[in-house]
Order: sequence, then C-alpha cells, then structure tokens
Amino acid sequence: MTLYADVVLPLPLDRPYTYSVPPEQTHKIQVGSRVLIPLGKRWLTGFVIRLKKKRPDPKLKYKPIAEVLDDTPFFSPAILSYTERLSRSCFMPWGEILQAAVPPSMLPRTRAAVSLTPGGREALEQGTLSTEERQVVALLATRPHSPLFLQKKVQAKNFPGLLARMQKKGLVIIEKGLKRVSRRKKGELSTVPAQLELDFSLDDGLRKAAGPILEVIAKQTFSPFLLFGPAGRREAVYFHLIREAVARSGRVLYLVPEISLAPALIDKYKRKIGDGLAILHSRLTDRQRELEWQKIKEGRAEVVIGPRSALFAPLSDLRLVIVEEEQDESYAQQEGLPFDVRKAARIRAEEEKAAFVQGSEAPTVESFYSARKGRFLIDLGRETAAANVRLLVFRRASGLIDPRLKRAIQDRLEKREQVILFYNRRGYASYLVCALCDHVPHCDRCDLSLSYHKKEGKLVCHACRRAVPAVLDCPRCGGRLIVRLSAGIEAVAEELKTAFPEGRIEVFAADEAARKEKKDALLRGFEAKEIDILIGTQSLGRQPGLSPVYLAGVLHPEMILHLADFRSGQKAFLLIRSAFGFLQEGERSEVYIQTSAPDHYSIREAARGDYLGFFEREIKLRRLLDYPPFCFLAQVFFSGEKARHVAAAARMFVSRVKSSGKNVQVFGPSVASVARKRGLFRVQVSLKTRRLETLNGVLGPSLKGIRSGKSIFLFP
DNA sequence: AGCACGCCGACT
DNA sequence: GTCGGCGTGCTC
Repeated sequence: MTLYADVVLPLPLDRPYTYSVPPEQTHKIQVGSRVLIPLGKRWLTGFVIRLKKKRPDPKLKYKPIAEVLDDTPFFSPAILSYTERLSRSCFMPWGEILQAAVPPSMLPRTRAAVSLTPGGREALEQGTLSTEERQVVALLATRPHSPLFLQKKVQAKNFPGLLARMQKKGLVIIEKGLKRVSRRKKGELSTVPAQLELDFSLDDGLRKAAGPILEVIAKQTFSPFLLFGPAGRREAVYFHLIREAVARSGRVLYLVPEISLAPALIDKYKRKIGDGLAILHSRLTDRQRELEWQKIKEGRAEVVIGPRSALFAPLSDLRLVIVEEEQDESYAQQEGLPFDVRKAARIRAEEEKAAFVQGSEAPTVESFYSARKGRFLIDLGRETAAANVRLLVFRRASGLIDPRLKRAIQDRLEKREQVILFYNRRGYASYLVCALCDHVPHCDRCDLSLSYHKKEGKLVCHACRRAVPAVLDCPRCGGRLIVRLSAGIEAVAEELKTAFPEGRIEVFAADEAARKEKKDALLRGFEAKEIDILIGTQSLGRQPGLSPVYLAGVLHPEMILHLADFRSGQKAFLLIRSAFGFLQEGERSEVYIQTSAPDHYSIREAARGDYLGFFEREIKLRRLLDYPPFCFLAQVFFSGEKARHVAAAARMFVSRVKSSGKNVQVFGPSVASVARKRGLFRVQVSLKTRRLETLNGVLGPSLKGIRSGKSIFLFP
C-alpha cells in the first residue's frame, strides 16, 4: 500500500501539496522530515507535516517524493506546531517560515547557473556586443554566476529578456542544476558538564523572586513572566534560572535585541558554561550557521543566544525562553519575516512548554500592563539613583546646545573626562511649529503632531490618516507657522566642534555605524580614550560595555514626542533612560537633559527614574485615547513597483475588510508616510478592533491572494 | 517564487 | 508575418 505525505514548500502557497512516498523510502519518512520533491520543472526541498495511508483524491495524480533527506525527523513536533502558529499569526506561508529555520545549505533545490560559451568568449574579444551584453560577458569571464547575481550587477531594464536573447545568440548557456547538500561528517558529541562550575550568589530577595519561575521550569509547563528591574539583577536571575534548567537537562533560548549585545554576554557565558553555548545570528556565514545549527541539533548546546534568527534554533527539551530588553524596538523590526520576536518567542515557549521570561527595566506599557493584570510581574526593585539630574529648559536662539551644558562639557574636558551625548535625529518628517509660541499642530483625535506633507500642502495624521489643509497661521496665537526641519545630529556635532575645537568629537548614528568596522572603530576609539565626546542617536543606547562616564547628556528627547506614533511617550522615556546606563556609579555623575518640554510626564519621570510614575500616566492616556493595550491595531503595508497594482491590492483588501461584517475600524488606504522606498510604492491601511480574534479573523481571509509585498504590523 | 501560456504592439 | 513585452494562473 502506498503512503502519501503532505509537504509544505518554501513558496507563497497557502496549503501543503501531497506526494506519494516510494515504497523503499517508507521506513525512512517521518513527520518532520525534509524531502526533495519535484514541483513543475524544478526540484525543491519541502517538509513533511502529515503522513496518510489513504490516497486523498483518487482522481489526482501524485508525484513521488524523490528522496527523503533525513533519517531522523528534522523538525520536532513542537517546532512544527510553533512555526505553524507563527505563520498564521503573521500571515506568512508556513513553508517560508520553516525555510527560515534551516541553514540554506541544507535546502537543496534546482538553481540556474549562467556560463559563457566559447562563442561568447570570442565575441568579447571582437567587441561586437552591446553595452549590456558586454557587462554580462565580462562578469562571466572568470566563472559562471546565478541569474540573480548578474541581474544585481548589470543595469538592464529587462534582464531576463536580455539573458534569453544572449542564450539564443549562443553567447551564454543557462544550466539548471540541483545543488546537493554535502554529507558532512557528524561532529562527535562532546560530553556536557553535569553542573556548571559557578558560584551564583543570588541574594534572598532575588532567590525569592526567581521561585515561581523555577517552579514552572520544574513542572515543564508554559507560563509567562516579566522581570522588572535593573539589568544586573535580571542577569543574576537569568543565570540562576539557566543553571536550574540545565541541571534538569533542559535547554535555554536567550534572545537579545541585536548581536551587538551578545559579545559581552557570550564572553561571560563562555567562561561559565564553556562550550555549551551556541550563537545564531544573521551575520554568520553559511558554514558557521551550519556548524552552530548542528551543534544545537545534536544537543551539544545548552544555551542558544542570539537575536531574531535564534528563534528557530533546533533545540529540544526547551525549558526556558528569555527575552532580554523586552522594550527594545528592534524586536518589532520586520527584516525578512514580518513578525514580532516577542510574540514568536512566546508561541515557541507555549509549544515547548517552557517558562517564558521577559526582562526589562522599562518594559513596554503593553507588556507591563498585561503582566500586572495577569499577575506575572516579578518586581526586582529599583536601584537607588545616585546621579545628579539637571533638566535644562531650552531657550531658543542660543544655538543647538544649551550654554549650561556646554559649560558642563568644558568642565569635563578640562578634567580629561569623556562625555556621551544623545540626540535622536528625527527621520524624514518635518512638522510645522509656530515661530512665536512654539505651538505644534496636533491631530485632535489622536494626540499626535501632524506631519507636514509639503507636496500636497496638507497636514496629515499618521495614526488615523486624516488630512487637513495646511494653514500657515498658528491657531493658538495667530503667529506664523514655520516648517521645522529636523536639525540633524551632524549639525549638533558641528556646533560642538566649534565650541570645543580641541575636543575629539565623533558621531554614532545608525547609518554611520551601519558597517560593523566603523561601529567597532568608534566604540574602540571611545574605549581607548581617543574620543572625548561621543554623540549618538538612540542606537548608541544599545551599545553596552562602554567605559562609564561622569557626564551624559540628552538633547531634545521631546523630538520623539512629535513623532506620529502612539508609543512616542515610551520611546522618549527610553531614550533618556538609556543615557543613565552609561554613567559611572557615584555622586559625581551627572545627566543633563536639554528639552523644551520639561513638564511632559515622559521626560519628567525619566529624569526621576520613575518608571511606575511614567507608566501610570501613559496607561491613562492609552485608555482615554483607545490605543493598545486597550485595542488591537494592525498596520498593513502594500508595496510594489507599479503604483496601480499596489493601490488595487490595497483597495481590494479594504473592500473585503469592510464587507466582512466584522466590527473593525478601517483607516485608509492611504499613501504610506514613506511613499516610495527603494523604488517601491507603498500604501498603507490601518485596522482597529476591540478583540484580537476579530482582527485575526478578518486579516487572513482579506489578504488571501493579495501578492503585493504586504507586510503587517500588529499592536500590541 | 518560477515557469508556461496567451494575448496585444513594433520590427528583423 | 514573428518577437517579445506583460498579465494570469498553476505547481501535488
């Protein structure tokens, strides 16, 4: 009797395909196996999610699986159900999620390779080629390349057509080959130390706080926790929990916002845990990724540390999932697959029956709210703040930097001490501000400043999409509204250079430090005291391990408050708090906050270091304005090369949502705030619902079949 | 996603 | 007349 296998493929398909299992492979195939299958004209690696004894549809002809690639199941049942749930919650095909969980080298598939024919070589010498053709031929002179690689290198408006013509002319040939996985020798299993050689001196308070989590780890059930407290205490608890989990031969997934946070951590852990640590992140080479993956798969890693990509670590016996710095925005970033790391981590913990521990000194209000409501908040207490905080009420016309802050910097420089400053240059947006009274027009429904859309002459609210014609008179005092463009961090650096010509000043911004070498150079330079003043955007706030300073400054955190984002209060709070993280301990340390909104609760409470004070104000506002966590928001982006197609997709989506009969508020479609990004048109639709199920129930069907570079942000 | 099929405009 | 652009639909 023939066996049939449901196989999910790494393609945008919404259902598995069924293949027949050749008799000689039936003993090998299992749910969770990788299989090499034919699809149309190509070969792909798919994943078995179900085995059936009965032929599902007698009329359909099923192709046989070409090869079962694994002797033992490649994916555990827990990983399968986790990725399935994840795919449903982020509206991505299951197969594409599974694909992301595997090192690319372990996914054989047919790949095209373009190579030069002798005729092509000759043509290059004779110079009878068009510009485009010559480019292609030159690239192929050394070795064959994939069509995709060539397309990226050669500027041609219709590259596939060009290639086809060249093949016809006999200049190149395109071959399709199956790239097989090289059967690597299995690494021998290293013995895992039964006990960590480590003295965990956890004080009574922390031990007590960790108690409920330990219970959950022991019981092997899922339960969420929010560790609320200073980094040092959180870490002590993590170590304690990890030791306990590992002692029970459990495994641990430790998520950090970005790789830059990992090295310090990894160092510590390597000294304490030794080899039982694996690291997964997107900058690994294919080979490194495969080695780490193997190590984890074979059970040689007790703890996996990493950002987003670690979410799919093939750990078994997972007992503890940690999300450190829960508040970090980069968890919500959508590079690659569009999902929130925190939500994914939670689903994984649920499916693996592991304790789910998020940690932060200033959690997102959504998370803090639900932790308190659900009684899974673990308060590790506050550190007594020793720093002196000075709120400088900024006066216009005194340059970008307040004279009082300049004097403080001068003082430090004379003492040969370093200074760290924060200035969060706002992105593209400019807004209107009254030249007389500093009034900034806000959306009356959203409590957000309106963005000035110059081209359309409109003021637009980015939350509710409402647009009003831009008026140039201040509604408050009748003064003239002027366009305020963000003074960038470079301008601030320039002013610093003028003020301190002797000072060595460097800028640390996300774009500046995009390349790792540049970033490392800046950080090393600061460490080596080759930099006197380091001024950075919020991205600097995530760089741990810099030598602490006695003076840190935050310039205009209120800029964030003008952002069209209902979480701007939280963001401003975090920016200010991140400055405190760089301070030398002791009473000599100072933080200067230069702001024109000293009375805003985000700024005031951040200056006081009072998260709870901030939270109470913020949650009140969220409730009043009906923002998360009191509602559920989805922001759906459609993007594509053709504006017409993108718009049609968005309109189709909106009409489906509206005719669903569900209780959903729809805003849009409207041109996204960044209307064109990388040559793609972007259109945006926002949905708001009272219940999460409503949102999920309406999103799935409404997005069906819409293939327009959609990406979805869900709040909370 | 690829890849085939099928339908319209401009040229060897 | 063909070639090749692009929109549509299918792949077990």
